[in-house]
Amino acid sequence: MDTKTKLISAAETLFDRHGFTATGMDRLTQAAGMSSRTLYKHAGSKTALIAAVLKERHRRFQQRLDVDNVEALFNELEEWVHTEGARGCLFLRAHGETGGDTAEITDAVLAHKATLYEKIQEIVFIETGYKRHSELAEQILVLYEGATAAAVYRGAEVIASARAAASALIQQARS
Amino acid sequence: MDTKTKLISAAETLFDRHGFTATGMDRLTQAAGMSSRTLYKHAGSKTALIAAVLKERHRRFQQRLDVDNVEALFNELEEWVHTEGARGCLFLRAHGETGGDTAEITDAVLAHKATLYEKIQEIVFIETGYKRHSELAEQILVLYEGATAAAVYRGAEVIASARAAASALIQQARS
DNA sequence: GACGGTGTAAAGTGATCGTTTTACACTCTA
DNA sequence: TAGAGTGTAAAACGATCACTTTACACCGTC
Repeated sequence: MDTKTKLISAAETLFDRHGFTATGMDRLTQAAGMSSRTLYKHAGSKTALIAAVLKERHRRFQQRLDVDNVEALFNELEEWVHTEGARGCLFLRAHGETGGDTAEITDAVLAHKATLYEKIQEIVFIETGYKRHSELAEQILVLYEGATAAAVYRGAEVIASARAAASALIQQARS
Repeated sequence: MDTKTKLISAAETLFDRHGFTATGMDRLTQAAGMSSRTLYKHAGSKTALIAAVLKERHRRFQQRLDVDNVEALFNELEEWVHTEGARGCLFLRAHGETGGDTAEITDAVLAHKATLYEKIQEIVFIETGYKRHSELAEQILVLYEGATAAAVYRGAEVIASARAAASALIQQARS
């Protein structure tokens, strides 16, 4: 594993576990096993590091989005939470901590959410037999977002409930 | 408006706008219009101030929860977002920023979420003609949580979609 | 065998963090 | 009219913040 990969991986873990602002650079250098000089050569700044972490997470997230039905979509979310834990959407958390006034971070968040919504639109389009149904896509998005959030305090089981609700809404739209 | 009310009100606004960790005590004293000595006499510590803000927000939130059907539940959320803005659930944001290892804050978050879930269970119980339907309550909760989260980047309109989905699920459970 | 590239350790930058302290002034109540 | 209560302004606390600097070591390549 090369230096930059190791850095971003360690940073993602710490940011996710303890929050962005609360995670200091000394903690990062220690966890990544490198000097602060090396860290700054690769990351540039803390803001840039956060943005890089979000972009890497988005890339990894997208690999799970290769599905064509809502059941599979929520199955993937379930698996994600099982392997990575449920501490809420890291993108929205980054946006919340920075108050939305750091362009570099806000851009990464919006890009991620746009991709997610487009994917859901595509799935709904396929599942409903190619009828346009824009409200339905938004409802699936809300269920997805809500499952991610509620899993923090009610556990991963809420994802099964969300999946069932999504399926029911899709089924209803078919008739 | 007495000193403590003024302090908590100013703190809630700053925490919501800029995040908890990113908001310094000097910014708080300035916004609340008081010396740091007075602030600490009333708040005790920053952690205690955060907990106090959450408790006060919970109290204000609960006033909106005096409803007996899901339509009204989401109408109230819509009004809340309209007057207070959509920056995501402040309770979950507090939990995320502290990594969940500050008992005082985690307690306030869990208490708030427990109240919300119980209220939704009560509404579902009434709406479905007093049948027990625990998964349905969880689904409404997920829609509520998801609407709050998605409103951050898609605007308050997602709440209408969530409300429609909730109504559809309730309707389905009735038959 | 000089050299650019990439790494290290560790001290130091000024700023800001949460918190406490010192010294003083107003306003009720006894 | 003494005193407790509640407020002020402002300096100072040590710690930590993000970030830079200095000095040194290993590397494969020309």
